[in-house]
Amino acid sequence: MSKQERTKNLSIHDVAAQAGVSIATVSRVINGKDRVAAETRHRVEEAMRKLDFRPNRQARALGLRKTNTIGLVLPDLLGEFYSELMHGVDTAARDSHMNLMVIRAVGPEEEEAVCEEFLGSGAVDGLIFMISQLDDRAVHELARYKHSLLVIDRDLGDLGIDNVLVDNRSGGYEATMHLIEESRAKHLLFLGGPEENVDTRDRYLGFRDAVRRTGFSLGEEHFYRTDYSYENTFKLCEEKIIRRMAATKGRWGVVAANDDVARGMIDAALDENLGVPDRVAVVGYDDTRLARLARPQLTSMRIPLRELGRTALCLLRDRINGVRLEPSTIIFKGRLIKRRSSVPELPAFVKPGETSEKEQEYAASEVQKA
Amino acid sequence: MSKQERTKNLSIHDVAAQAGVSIATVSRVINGKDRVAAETRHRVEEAMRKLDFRPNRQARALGLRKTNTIGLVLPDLLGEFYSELMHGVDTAARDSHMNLMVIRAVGPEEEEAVCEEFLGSGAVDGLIFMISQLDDRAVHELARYKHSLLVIDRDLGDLGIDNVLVDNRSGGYEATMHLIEESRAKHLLFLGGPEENVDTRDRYLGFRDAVRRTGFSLGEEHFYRTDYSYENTFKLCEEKIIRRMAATKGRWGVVAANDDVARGMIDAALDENLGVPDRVAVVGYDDTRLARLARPQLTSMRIPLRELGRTALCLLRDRINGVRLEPSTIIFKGRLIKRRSSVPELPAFVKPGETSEKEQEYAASEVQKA
DNA sequence: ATGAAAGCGCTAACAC
DNA sequence: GTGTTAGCGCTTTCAT
Repeated sequence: MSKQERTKNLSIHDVAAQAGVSIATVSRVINGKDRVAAETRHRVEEAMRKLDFRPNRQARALGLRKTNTIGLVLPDLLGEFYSELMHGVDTAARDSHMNLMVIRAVGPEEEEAVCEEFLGSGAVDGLIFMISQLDDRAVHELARYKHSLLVIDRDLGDLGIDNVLVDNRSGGYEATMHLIEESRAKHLLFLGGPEENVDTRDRYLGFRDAVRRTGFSLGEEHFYRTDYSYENTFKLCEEKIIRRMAATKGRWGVVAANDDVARGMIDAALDENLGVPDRVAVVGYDDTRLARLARPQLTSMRIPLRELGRTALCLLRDRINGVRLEPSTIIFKGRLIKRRSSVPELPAFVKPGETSEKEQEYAASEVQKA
Repeated sequence: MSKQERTKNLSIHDVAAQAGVSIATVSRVINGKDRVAAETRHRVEEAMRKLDFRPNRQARALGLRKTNTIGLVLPDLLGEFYSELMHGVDTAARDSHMNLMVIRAVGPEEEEAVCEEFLGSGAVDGLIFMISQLDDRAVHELARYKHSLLVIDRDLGDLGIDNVLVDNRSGGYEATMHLIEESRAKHLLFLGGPEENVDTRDRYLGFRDAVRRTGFSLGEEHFYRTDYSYENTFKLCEEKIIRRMAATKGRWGVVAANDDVARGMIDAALDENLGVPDRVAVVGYDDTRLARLARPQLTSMRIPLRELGRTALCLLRDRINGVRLEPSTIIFKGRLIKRRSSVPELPAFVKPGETSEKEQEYAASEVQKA
């Protein structure tokens, strides 16, 4: 293997010359699909090895009109949620010999711009979108690229775009039922995220479903919004919520729209000597690492993010490659991981290794659209 | 803006025809550097707009021998550490109009393969490497691509490769001095990561520096290894360490190689009724979110990861573009964020908003290599 | 200031 | 089987 500093880039021509064949033949052995005489193939392979040749990606992509890379568009790169998702996508991408480009985009303008820039220019073969908010105009634009798009966690209806969703409504329902039935909560509270956030809306709908179904009687104020952060939730609770709880008899049940919010609630409660889960039972969402490491450990709705990422990539890959022509929608369900924050009967702390949560496979229900 | 479904891809030729000029002229207005008559330019721009034209990336890259994308090679995508780093790199990339490819690679073989595959094929212009372990052979291979490589957090010496480092030795030193002087620890312990981990080694060296400098007398076993995980640290402490601590008089000071390890130690201590920080003062590393949300809040060495990522990208970008010819090495220092876990005088919990830690700029010292 | 034409490195008809 | 050749869509001399 010659490792001399070469200033000149190698090309298929050099290999052809070295092996005494034409460039077409070299191309054939590189791509492996056309048939080449065994002996010729060996000569070419030998030549490639000798020259330490590596086909140029751009040229390849240009000829094939295919980059073998897909873009993952996220509103943010920070936080466990996105990491997990990215991990799932990356794993599948690597299995499919595709590359992953991460692209940050917030809001309809940026999202649309990303489509134009990356799909319009052929920089990537497809885009997996985690949309922050939805705006009708943006959606309409997206539809232009429907064959190379997949949208996560946002139901786009009948636009013909692939969708991978999380069933937030049933998740909210399940979390709430758990508080009512197992935690025997007498009062309920829902702590949601920002207004535009669709996850919050669906989880809240599930909350309402459970309330209606059980005939639970809700207090006046049973819905507060936060910005999804620990800090602001803490403040909110301290200022407006804790006092109310302290003044009431009977256990409160709180459905938080994510784990940070749940932790904010819990810490605020504990600071005012409201026992968790004795006086306040709390359920979080996403089952981040925080949930296990906190004390009391946090009951939380686990979303199979990695699996979701994997699925998204595989779906998109198949769509792009024409393996599948019709758009499809896959819905993932979460699973409630029950821990001490909502179950007085559980120990305050399950030691690592003695973990009772079994790693089960997540249930995914598939729905083929017409 | 015509939005008819076009099956045919547009090219520079279509624009040229539409504007009644040659493709060379179109290319010129796209690139903006060559001079074009104002009137012609307008006609071309108008044509591009009308056709909703977007130059093809691959073709461009092929012609220019430049992709405008850089790859970030990480051993893992999970965890706050990598998220923060990635965020920093991404921010700078977006500012520089470059794209970010994330690539996972663990161990020398994969790392080398990534170089070959991505740099050798011209898929990216450069690679930012976060090397997991180091192996002489791999390093040698890297040197081949030194002009398009930057290595983070691993001092490569004089290979001519750009380096962005974290001063782990002085970090370990500072953390240890803090335990000795401010926490008034009577016994010291270092809880490190896996054997191959170079961070652990340097932090430990700093620990030793502090011990020597103060003439502190170390017990027999003052160094344990874990796998950097909360769970296993917890077990290790429970089985081997806590008992020893409980049997001794005087406060223990523990330097943990990361926050998870620190939390494992703390929880194990608390479970055995060893007060933190009263009986055991603990300092973590990385200052992850965990540090603030834990109770007691964790003293931790903050590493300016975003800044580090930004710097890495800018450095690499300039090297690639020939703005800078000599390799450079930049060293970042951490900053110890003092919290309750090592300072009995501090409140158990600093409420959000009342945070005493000021967001200061991180100090970075630059060292130009010969 | 603009155009013609020769690459960039590869793929894919189409011939033989 | 293998070679010839015409693209892929853009950049960039080199003329004019």
